[in-house]
Amino acid sequence: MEKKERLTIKQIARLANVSDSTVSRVLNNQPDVNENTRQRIQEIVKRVGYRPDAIARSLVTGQSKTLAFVTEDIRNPFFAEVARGLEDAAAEYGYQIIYCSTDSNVDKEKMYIDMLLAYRVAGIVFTSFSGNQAIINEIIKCNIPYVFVNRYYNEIPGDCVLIDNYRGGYLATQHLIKLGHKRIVHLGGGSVSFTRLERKRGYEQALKDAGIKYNEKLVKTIKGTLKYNTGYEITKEILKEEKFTAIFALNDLIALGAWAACLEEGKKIPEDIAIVGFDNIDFTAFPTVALTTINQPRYEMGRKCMEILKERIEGSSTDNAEKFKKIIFTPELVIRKSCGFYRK
Amino acid sequence: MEKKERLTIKQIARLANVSDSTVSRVLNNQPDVNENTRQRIQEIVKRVGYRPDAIARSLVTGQSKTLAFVTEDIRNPFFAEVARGLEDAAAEYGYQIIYCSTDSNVDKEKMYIDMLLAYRVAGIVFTSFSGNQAIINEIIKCNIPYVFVNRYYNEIPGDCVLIDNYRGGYLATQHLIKLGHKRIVHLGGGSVSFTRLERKRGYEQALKDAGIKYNEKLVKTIKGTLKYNTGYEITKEILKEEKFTAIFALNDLIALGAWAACLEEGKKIPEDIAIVGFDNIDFTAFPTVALTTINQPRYEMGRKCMEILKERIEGSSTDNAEKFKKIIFTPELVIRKSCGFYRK
DNA sequence: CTGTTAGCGCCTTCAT
DNA sequence: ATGAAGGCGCTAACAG
Repeated sequence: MEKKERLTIKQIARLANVSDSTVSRVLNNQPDVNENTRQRIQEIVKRVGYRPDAIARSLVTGQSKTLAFVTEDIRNPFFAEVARGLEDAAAEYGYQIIYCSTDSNVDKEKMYIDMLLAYRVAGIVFTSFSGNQAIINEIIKCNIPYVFVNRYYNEIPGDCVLIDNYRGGYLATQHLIKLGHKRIVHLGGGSVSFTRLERKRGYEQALKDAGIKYNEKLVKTIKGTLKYNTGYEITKEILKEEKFTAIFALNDLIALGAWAACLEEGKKIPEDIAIVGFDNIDFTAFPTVALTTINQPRYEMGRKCMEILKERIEGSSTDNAEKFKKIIFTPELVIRKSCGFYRK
Repeated sequence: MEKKERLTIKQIARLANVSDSTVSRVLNNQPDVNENTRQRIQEIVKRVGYRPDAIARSLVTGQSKTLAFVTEDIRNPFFAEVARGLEDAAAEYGYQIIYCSTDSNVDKEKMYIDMLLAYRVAGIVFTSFSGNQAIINEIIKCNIPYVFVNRYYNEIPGDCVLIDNYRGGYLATQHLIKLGHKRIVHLGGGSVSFTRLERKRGYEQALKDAGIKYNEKLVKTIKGTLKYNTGYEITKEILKEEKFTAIFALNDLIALGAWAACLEEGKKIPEDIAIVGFDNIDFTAFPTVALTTINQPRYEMGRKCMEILKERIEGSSTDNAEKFKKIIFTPELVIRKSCGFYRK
């Protein structure tokens, strides 16, 4: 049985009758190499199928071409779409992505971050984050750039890529109000997430502008993961507690869960209850669903993260670490059938 | 401005008044270390927050704790669910996952594999693969274990995790036949994928067993990505060409696209056309969709991949590389509303 | 333009 | 039970 040892730079050097530094130079496209030598080496590299060891390279350069994507759950189509944008841009620049699904569990988050730091990832994208300062401090200590997507924290520094969530919440609620709704449930809010607060603020302001009194009982804070079942269950609850004719949910998955709960209780959508979601995940466009929602340019947001990280990683090292970026995209109301027409 | 150098094993050694080898030993839980020394070192490690450099470790051990998940598109919920299963199991064993979305494009696939090999990943999961032998040869040459999920190749060796796709295709078609359908379109087939061939074979056999003649014109091979739009477009075509009362699509996304196309052409589902999908992605259960489909235990399949890889990576090195595993799960028919009831 | 030297941070014999 | 030395594969000064 033959031993298949991995080729090293030294063997290439020997084959080409040069030193390994010379090979290293052509491998890294450095100048000051004789054109003949360069070609000869490149040819050999190609012929024998030599592939530089990225691990060894990382060790000496102190840098890796690996990024991390920290998310609540990659099964949520919103995150998957952001991830794809990031991944595509990353691939163009020669970076690869490690995915970490935390289920919004601080311990899992810690575990993952620890692993990522051990592997000296070049940058981290947070699409979900516990808000735990200690974790961010660790990352900062390791001098690793990071960016929040669709997340923002007043107390925690960092680049971020967002949409105007306030405006999104406003548009969603305003749409329902225009259709004649007065008792509008909001599935969202809570205190941990700036994104949620902003959406809720938009909801409140739209009510106010329309002269509708804010009613605390119509606001249900989501606890736990932002998934379908969560929306389903919370809606089951509020259907027993309150009367209302419309729902604005903080994301599409929750909205869909709410929809299912309404149907199960004999409510018709949109005749009895109108629903607006948030994110505009692909499925909301399906004809028998047709959920009205707020669009976020998810793919583009993912790409933008890569741009930001790339600049931080490779950019001029003038310490501009203090000037954090805040990229804000514009939300758009996507009107579909789940709200029906003007009533009463 | 303070320089924040990363702590190294040597500094820990100095703090503990021992040599770095001793520190290394306790870090790796090796025996033959004085219990006092061990505790002292562990305490220091904890106190100063030292984190071993995984890159350096990988370089010397020649192994990494990084796996790769190669898929067509992570936005496809089927893949996302498999990925989550893999990721969860991986996290339990201290592995992390790099995701690679290839869009079933050989060049992208090559590019990614190249990157993965350069980084010496410990193992690869293919959820989508071009069938390119050369690529597999490279991987084998690097001695990296890999497993195919939901894919199987006669000519290409490797472990695989599958369902009985033939049976899945049979169940789907049989269901339609039982409901009285005779002209059943199949969106699938083609020659590249064993999985597709098997599903189609099930389709054919079910027809045969029911005494229905196989009609080539009712079979449309999917080209391109297995996504919603692809299903939509191909269905638009066949609606113009043929008469039929039912569709069996090779996956749910295609089925959903077909559904949308039918609606657009004024067909009602299930009254005019019955539809069966494949995979049982979460969204098919939504009440206003309720797509009849074939369930695959996606999450479990992902977990299984981890088990297989772990054994190959860490297992006893007795060369059992020839005995490839073939794990087969059982598909289940999930009856929902998209097929309606018995007709005529 | 090219070779030599010296590590990157860690693990692993081999002595002691 | 511990330390010293050497090396994983590569890059980066520094000479020449």
